[in-house]
Amino acid sequence: MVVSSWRDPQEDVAGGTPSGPNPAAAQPAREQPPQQQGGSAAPHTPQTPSQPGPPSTPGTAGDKGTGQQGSGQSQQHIECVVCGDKSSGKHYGQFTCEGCKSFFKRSVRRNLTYTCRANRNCPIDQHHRNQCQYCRLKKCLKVGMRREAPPGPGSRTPRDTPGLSDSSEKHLELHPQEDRIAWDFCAVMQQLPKSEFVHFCGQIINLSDSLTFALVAVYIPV
Amino acid sequence: MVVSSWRDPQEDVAGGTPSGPNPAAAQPAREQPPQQQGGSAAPHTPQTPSQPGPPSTPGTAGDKGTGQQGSGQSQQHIECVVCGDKSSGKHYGQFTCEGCKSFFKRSVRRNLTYTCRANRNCPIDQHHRNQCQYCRLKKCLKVGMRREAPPGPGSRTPRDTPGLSDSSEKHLELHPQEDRIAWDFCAVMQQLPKSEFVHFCGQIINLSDSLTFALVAVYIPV
DNA sequence: TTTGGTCACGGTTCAAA
DNA sequence: TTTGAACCGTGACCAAA
Ligand SMILES: [Zn+2]
Ligand SMILES: [Zn+2]
Ligand SMILES: [Zn+2]
Ligand SMILES: [Zn+2]
Repeated sequence: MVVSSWRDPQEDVAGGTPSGPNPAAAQPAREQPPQQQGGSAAPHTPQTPSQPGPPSTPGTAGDKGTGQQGSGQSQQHIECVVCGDKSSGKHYGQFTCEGCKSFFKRSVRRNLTYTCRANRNCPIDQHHRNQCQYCRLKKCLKVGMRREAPPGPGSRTPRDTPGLSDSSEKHLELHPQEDRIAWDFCAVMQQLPKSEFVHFCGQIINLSDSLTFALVAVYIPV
Repeated sequence: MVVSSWRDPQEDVAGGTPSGPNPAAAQPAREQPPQQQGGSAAPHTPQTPSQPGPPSTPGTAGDKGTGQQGSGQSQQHIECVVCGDKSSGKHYGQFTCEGCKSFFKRSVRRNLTYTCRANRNCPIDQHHRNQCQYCRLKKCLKVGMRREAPPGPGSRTPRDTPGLSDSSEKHLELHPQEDRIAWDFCAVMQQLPKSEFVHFCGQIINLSDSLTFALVAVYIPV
């Protein structure tokens, strides 16, 4: 049932087995929008290092609503309800940054469909928002972004994709605590730059290598 | 969850083929402050709001409007500061050609190290740039190509992670063997089904959670 | 105010060497 | 294997609504 495998978005660091040229996921597709990886090159983001205002709704689902006006403080810093970046105003119904605004616009206008390579709960923040388009768009909708254009005969509520993700979600239901932690950890791992990722794995292995290799031996599909 | 709305009759919606991870794409890096550190002119001002007329430039004109063709023919031919080939814009902080852009990207991302078989002063020009990777990369660095977004005046580089990349790179140099193993391990992880993957991470965490959380705490960008 | 449009640039792919 | 032309997505700006 679960067949999809997770692939690291970046290139390989070390040359591995040079046998198979293509892992069968060629994906010639034409329109399918690709995913991306955050990597280093962070966008400038000048941003004052000291945050004068309170973080205001650190949680993700919080609805800023209106009235986010800075009281007494001359600087108002409204943050994107999707990724937490600095908002440039209300876009499609919510306070969002320019990036999420454009992303939502493109997604809706071109009617794009994304897929999550993970478990559809990728963290969306300023630095990881480009890691998973599916989860980004999902969050956009979750926080209430909507297009206002006159809907054609096709506008409806989005459906749910069947398939492999369901079993993963079941797994999550059965082991919520462990897997929550595990998954959060994995989500972080996935979004690290390659060098960090490698380094991190090395650290883990150093402390639990016996288990690791034992498990690897068990888990490797023959 | 498939997100859909109206569909453009012209563009076909990517209905099928949700299988396969999608490739990835982008990460811009805007240079916001008009101050350019390198000394090279920073013509990030589009200035000319495009020309209604078709590109008078004969030929195919590779990428996007690489050269801003003026109304007449005042073709601005910026050349690669590394090899002198035609530059396709600023890449990693300097005007470079596509080749040097890709070469630098690969070298940095995969952490490659080259050796010069001559005296480390090989000439790098359009026709000899592939003769010596060492000297090519050396020149890339010399002219100021950087992995990260161009820094503004006195602005420290905004990093996803606080100062660990460098140490990770060092780690890779110092412990190639261990990290090779680590990477192989991660490669195996990647190919596991999702549920296994999640479960696997949980197992690892259970045995080295203190390290894990310590590291996660360090790695998670605040 | 928000909207849509633009386009430099970092991302990727993959045929060719 | 490496190279680099071609392509795509992103988001900072900008102008119109
Ligand atoms: Zn945002
Ligand atoms: Zn996701
Ligand atoms: Zn060049
Ligand atoms: Zn040389």
